[in-house]
Amino acid sequence: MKGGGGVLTERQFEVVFSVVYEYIQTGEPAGSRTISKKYLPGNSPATIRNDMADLEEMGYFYQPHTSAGRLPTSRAYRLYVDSVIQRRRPAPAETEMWKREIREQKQGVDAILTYVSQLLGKATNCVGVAALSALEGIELQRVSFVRLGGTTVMVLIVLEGGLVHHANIQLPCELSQDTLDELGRKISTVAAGHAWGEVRDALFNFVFDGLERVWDTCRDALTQIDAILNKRSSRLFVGGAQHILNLPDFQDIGKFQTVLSVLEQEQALAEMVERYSIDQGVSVTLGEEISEEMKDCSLVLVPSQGYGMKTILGLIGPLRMDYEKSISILESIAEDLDDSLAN
Amino acid sequence: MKGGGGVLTERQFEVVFSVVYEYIQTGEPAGSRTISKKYLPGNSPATIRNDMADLEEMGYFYQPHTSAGRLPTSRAYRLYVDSVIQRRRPAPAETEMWKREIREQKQGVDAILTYVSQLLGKATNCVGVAALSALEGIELQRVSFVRLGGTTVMVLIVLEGGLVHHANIQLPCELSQDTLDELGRKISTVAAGHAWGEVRDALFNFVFDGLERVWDTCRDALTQIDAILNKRSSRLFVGGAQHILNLPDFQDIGKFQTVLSVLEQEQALAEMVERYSIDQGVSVTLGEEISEEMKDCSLVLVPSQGYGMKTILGLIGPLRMDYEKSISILESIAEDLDDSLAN
DNA sequence: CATTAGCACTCCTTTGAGGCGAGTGCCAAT
DNA sequence: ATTGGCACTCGCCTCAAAGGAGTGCTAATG
Repeated sequence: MKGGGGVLTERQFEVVFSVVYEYIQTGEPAGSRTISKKYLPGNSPATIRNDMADLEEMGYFYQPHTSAGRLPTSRAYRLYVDSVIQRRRPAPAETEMWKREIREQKQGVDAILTYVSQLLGKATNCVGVAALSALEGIELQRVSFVRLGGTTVMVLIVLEGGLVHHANIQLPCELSQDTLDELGRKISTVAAGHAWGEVRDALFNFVFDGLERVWDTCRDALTQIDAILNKRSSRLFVGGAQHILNLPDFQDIGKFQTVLSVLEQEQALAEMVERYSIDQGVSVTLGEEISEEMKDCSLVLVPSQGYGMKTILGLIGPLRMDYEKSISILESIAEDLDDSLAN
Repeated sequence: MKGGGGVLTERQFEVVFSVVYEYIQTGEPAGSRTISKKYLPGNSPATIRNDMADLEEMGYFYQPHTSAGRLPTSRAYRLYVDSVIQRRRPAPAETEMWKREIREQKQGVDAILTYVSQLLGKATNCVGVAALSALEGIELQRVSFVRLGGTTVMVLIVLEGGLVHHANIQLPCELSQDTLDELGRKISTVAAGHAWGEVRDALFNFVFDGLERVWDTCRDALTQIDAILNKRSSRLFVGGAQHILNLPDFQDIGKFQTVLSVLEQEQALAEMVERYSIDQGVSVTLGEEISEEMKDCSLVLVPSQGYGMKTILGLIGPLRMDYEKSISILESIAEDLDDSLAN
């Protein structure tokens, strides 16, 4: 065999690629005859068979039973996906329609992201995910405090795009609502129109006129706001889960149930999305690379930072996903989202 | 045949009840022999058969094929459920544990209701639903406004229990952030500690010192807040959807897919919950009584108004639900929720 | 007249054998 | 190194037969 030591010959690569492609298209194990006829007509089935046997030994394929065709292993998927990612992809035909539909969502970032996650699901037959992360990079509009009783205070943070974030904090000493209002007003005056990251230091050094007496408490409040805004991936939108039931891969109830239970763990899901996304461009994470639970799924993510907001869009679908199509849809919708957020 | 004109004899009722019960327990069509032996040992299978034939004619049963047992129609379910609702139900054994677990959720009403909906799902193998409605009855803590630009203003309403509600409104004329702050402060002063319903009229007649110049605009803001708080069922929590896949009834992917698509329509679902719940006590709505889409499901709801908040807890499950168990679990958890909200 | 035992009949479900076909592995020829 | 040929494997489909649960009907019974 050629290409020992893990390096594949040109033809071997073509065989792997074709088998994965064929399997993605048909859902059936691919045989040597089919590959020869459809993808490598210059080579006879016997030649392909020999390569396939070698490639199986190298861990790219496996057979569900002796007399069946080959199925790709995750190693084969990895090779395929890496190759697909590098190619140029045509933009999907529906781009214009999506752009228009996304633009029509006017009721704030929440609504847009909910809509986008559902749209992703519908368009790809996968589960759509939209995560909003790194809140500290988004422009602030307003910070205010509501006294809930004792030293418990609710912090309300309004961010650019109508995004509202709230959390309860404990202050070291009790402040009146008037004092809290004053503090909120002063913070807002300094911070409005800037990202938290930009004004954090300034605020910590800021002398709040009239609040010197409670300086420590104010600092404490700022520290806690800092913690809230630094918490990553704080908003997650999931949509279109019903569509993956259209796929033959999830006819098996057990598999789908696993996915569903993952989807309900918002926190864990958010961390997963955060962990596997890369700074720029599409990332694909396959089955076992994610976790035992997700072994039948793959996770396609693309980050985008339009308009000061760092969002991550993603798909959760079967390993046997049409990566080419899914990735181009995902990229296209990510772009539409950026456009939409920018107005 | 006895009991013509739609009135059932005692025994006929028993037969209907037993068939439904047996079907709920086993998931199999019930035959005359089984019913005779297990539920009506004083009567021979032949007698039961005669009754069954009559009852089938009356629309209580149908047969999947000639030589199979009987299955209940929705008419039979209705009879069964109405009878079950009236009986006394034993409290489930896990009550204490649930109460403790619900109490441990400290992070506000949102978190409690999310948790409760998931708990409901897990405990009953149905989809758990928790709706928070009639916000106008909940005590207000704070109202404030954030200027988003032009005449667009965000209203932030903080309710008792750390519930935050926000919406964007359009005002007839532009106000500065300072003016908006002043308005928010004045409204809050009047309204804090009261339900909107109590102070609505007072607020409309209130003269906002220093804001006379923008009196009309203030009134408009109040009107819009009124609309926001009157919108029914404004928060909905759904949880535990994965559990209904444990049930044999949802092994059919198509059925589950329908349910899932209903669950993703938050608005429609909220209206459904609102419409079918009754003022007091458990209500059960069956399949076709709800909608064509939900023909294989039943909806069990129980309202509770502890602590000024009107909540509705519910289950969405198969028609072949163990109503006795589900209802007692639902009632028990509703009670635990009330307790938990009251502290 | 309601109830019951007996019995023929229906129809679904399971089981097993046989044939088909897709696909492989290996060998010998090119 | 590549290819054609060939025997072999194994899942899947079909078909017929057997099995069984349940019914409807009829005639007997208290």
